[in-house]
Amino acid sequence: MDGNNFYVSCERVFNPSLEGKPVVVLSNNDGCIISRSNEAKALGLKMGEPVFKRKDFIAKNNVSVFSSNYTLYGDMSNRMMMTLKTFAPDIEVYSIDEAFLNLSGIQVDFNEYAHRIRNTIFKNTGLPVGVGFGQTKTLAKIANKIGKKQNGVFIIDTPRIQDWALRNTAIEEVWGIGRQYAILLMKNNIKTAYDFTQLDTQWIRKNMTVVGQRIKEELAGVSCIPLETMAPAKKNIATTRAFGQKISDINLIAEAVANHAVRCAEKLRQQHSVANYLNVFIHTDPFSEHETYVSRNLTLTLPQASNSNQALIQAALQGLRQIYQPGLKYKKTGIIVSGITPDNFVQGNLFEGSDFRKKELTSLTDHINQRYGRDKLKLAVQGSGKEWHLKQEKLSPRYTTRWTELLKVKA
DNA sequence: TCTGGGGTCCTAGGACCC
DNA sequence: TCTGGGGTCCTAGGACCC
Repeated sequence: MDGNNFYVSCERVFNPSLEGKPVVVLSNNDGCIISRSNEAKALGLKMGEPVFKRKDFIAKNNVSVFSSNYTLYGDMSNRMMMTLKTFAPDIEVYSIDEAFLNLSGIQVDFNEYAHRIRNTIFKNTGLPVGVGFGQTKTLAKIANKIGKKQNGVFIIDTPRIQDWALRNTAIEEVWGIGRQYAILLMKNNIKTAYDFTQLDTQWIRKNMTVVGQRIKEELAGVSCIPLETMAPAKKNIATTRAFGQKISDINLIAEAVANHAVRCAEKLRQQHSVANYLNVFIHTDPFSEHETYVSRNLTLTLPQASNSNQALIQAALQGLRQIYQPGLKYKKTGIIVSGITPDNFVQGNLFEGSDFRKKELTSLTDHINQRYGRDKLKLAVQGSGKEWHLKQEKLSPRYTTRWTELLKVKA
């Protein structure tokens, strides 16, 4: 199952006047186009296109533009997945708008069931989705894609249909075939998914590693990519943002860095992990034509594996001070934590005390912030964020998660 | 004549996904 | 003026061990 033009569809649920019209949603900082309605696609607006390049075109064609509202999309996604979970015992939530359902052993009319899934999700959330059935994840993705061009549903349930589907799927449409592999395959006259299944396995292995070999098997109906019903703990966690405007002042950058460190710490606590390493990076505008691009980063080993706000901030700022060069106009900074292990088994440090007091403090502030809103309680170094925070000029309300932003209806 | 055999760990780089 | 933010996996090569 996957959502149609997911972010745009989320906006439309609360703003039905957008139906049938060109709509786009932008990336953070209102930079690039990352979700498009069918009408916007038909106008020729491209995925990932910088929006400033098409500003006049967008105005002339009355395209509605939205900043990305991840609070809203995340909540709508949860609602969608909750409905979906009533349709199969095993489900893998693969991304914000995609999930795999395991229906093996379930005796149903697949076509009827697929439509029932679509209709129920639409009724419960207002979101349009597509459903595809296949013997493997890769085949299900292909079925889903074909379904989008029809009535939202496609079932691959016989060898004849499978053969037809593979012959009618361009090689670059196949899950796991990206730009580089597509170029390589085109050079070798492989144009469709079907052509790929006819390739010599040794050639695939040599040129595309075992990953390519799995794709071949999956296309033939042999499952090689298992369903992951439990999301494994993340091995890296990052929080990175471009600034709304370029910044030189280290104190302002430090505010951003401190906030990113806190977000990373929160993400670690959410999955009950601690990190051993912290990487902090900073760079100038990579697109600037008159300034040379400067990018620096540093990885620090934490004195003790941690997920506390203070410990991560301390390391992050220490790193920042080492890589910061005065006089440059910076555009982006970020934190990446790694060396992640479960938080119930932290190796002690002979030279550091235990950080149980930090733990107490953190769990208290987490509780308060959960109840009264993010960053209600924070460290002074996190600052106000006015100078560096995101550009979000077209942000819609958080309709489903804030009382103050509820949809108002005039009767 | 002509220098063993079997391992692990780490990292960088390249590919991919949403 | 102006270009996002997350992630994963695989492989080769180098360093090391006994």
